[in-house]
Amino acid sequence: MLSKAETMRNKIVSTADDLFYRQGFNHTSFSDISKAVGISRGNFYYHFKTKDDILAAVIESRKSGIAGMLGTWTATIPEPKDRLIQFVDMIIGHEENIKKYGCPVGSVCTELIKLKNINYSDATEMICLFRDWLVEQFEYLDYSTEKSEHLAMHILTCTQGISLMGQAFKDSAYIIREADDLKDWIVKQ
Amino acid sequence: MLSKAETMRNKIVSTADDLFYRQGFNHTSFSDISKAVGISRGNFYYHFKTKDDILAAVIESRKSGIAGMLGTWTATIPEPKDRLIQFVDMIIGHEENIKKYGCPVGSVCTELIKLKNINYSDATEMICLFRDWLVEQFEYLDYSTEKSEHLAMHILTCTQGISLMGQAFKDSAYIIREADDLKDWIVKQ
DNA sequence: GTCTATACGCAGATAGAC
DNA sequence: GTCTATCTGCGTATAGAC
Repeated sequence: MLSKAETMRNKIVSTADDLFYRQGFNHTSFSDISKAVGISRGNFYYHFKTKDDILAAVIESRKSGIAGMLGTWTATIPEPKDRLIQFVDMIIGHEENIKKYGCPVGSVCTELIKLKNINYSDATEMICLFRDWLVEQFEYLDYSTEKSEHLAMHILTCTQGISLMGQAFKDSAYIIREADDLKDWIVKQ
Repeated sequence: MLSKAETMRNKIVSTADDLFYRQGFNHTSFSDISKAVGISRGNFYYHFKTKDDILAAVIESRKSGIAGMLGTWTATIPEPKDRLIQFVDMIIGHEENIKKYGCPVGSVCTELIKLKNINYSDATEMICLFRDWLVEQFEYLDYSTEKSEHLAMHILTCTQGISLMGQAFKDSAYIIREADDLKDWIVKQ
């Protein structure tokens, strides 16, 4: 059973997560978050002392979400190639959001890198979760560790490029076409 | 001969351009720019009334820079495929800056899209200059207009992905490897 | 725990002297 | 044209009442 404070904390984190994704971190103020949650700004500070604290909590929450999702895929999809396909299918499934807000992982990373006084390595760790999981799948396909890393990075290159260009051009057909091409590439490996 | 105001205006634009690239648009204040130029904040407003004005001037300056560069490539490189290779070589040449600040075109686009009250279509037009030029090269290679557009978008997908991941991981070997792979892909088309 | 009130700094923007 | 002084609003953060 969660305490009242823990429940409210979770509510704040999930609301902030959503706003950070849609508006960006820097452009989301404490007022925005507390308004969306339905509490006062003062109350907000009872749960999070600084903006860095809420950012760290959001990234931590996203990381455990990513880890959970990857774990599920590993557990439910037997073939490594099908898992890689599933990864790309995620883009197609989130296509509407990508058009509007970009990739939740990539966009926050690029933003945090340019902000001073922010430790963006936490954000990069989100990408690392994906990368390591992708590397694993290629290793199952008997590629060397080095080659697997290269192939994994290529998939991330394409998915991040698709998200960025998809957001810039707001073009669903483009997103789906590029994702399909990437799936073809995976099949051929 | 440029007037005193025009010279100063150009100086402000190029300084702002540099700061926007390195720090991002939102995170660069009038103080930052005027300090870097060596003028007072008040003087700054003589040249640019609002922050949108200076942004528009910077994007306009970048657009004419891009158009000039593409024109030079068209004029000096006879073979369309060599022109496409030249485009990718640009990444390798700017690899150090990409690691630090990302792609000057892609990063400003993603930032502006998330800012309200900003017309980001100007920023997207920078990408369009590149896209249209890439499409042209594929058309010279006898691809249909539709197919040329797809191939051009694929190149942009990869280059933007490389810039984003290169910045996130600060990995030169990765940038050069992916750029080389993309050049191989171009040769095979 | 949640609130109101408030301090503080910074960024955008303006006025007016020189 | 360039400056200093100043206004205004917003965002982060704190204090203290309930």
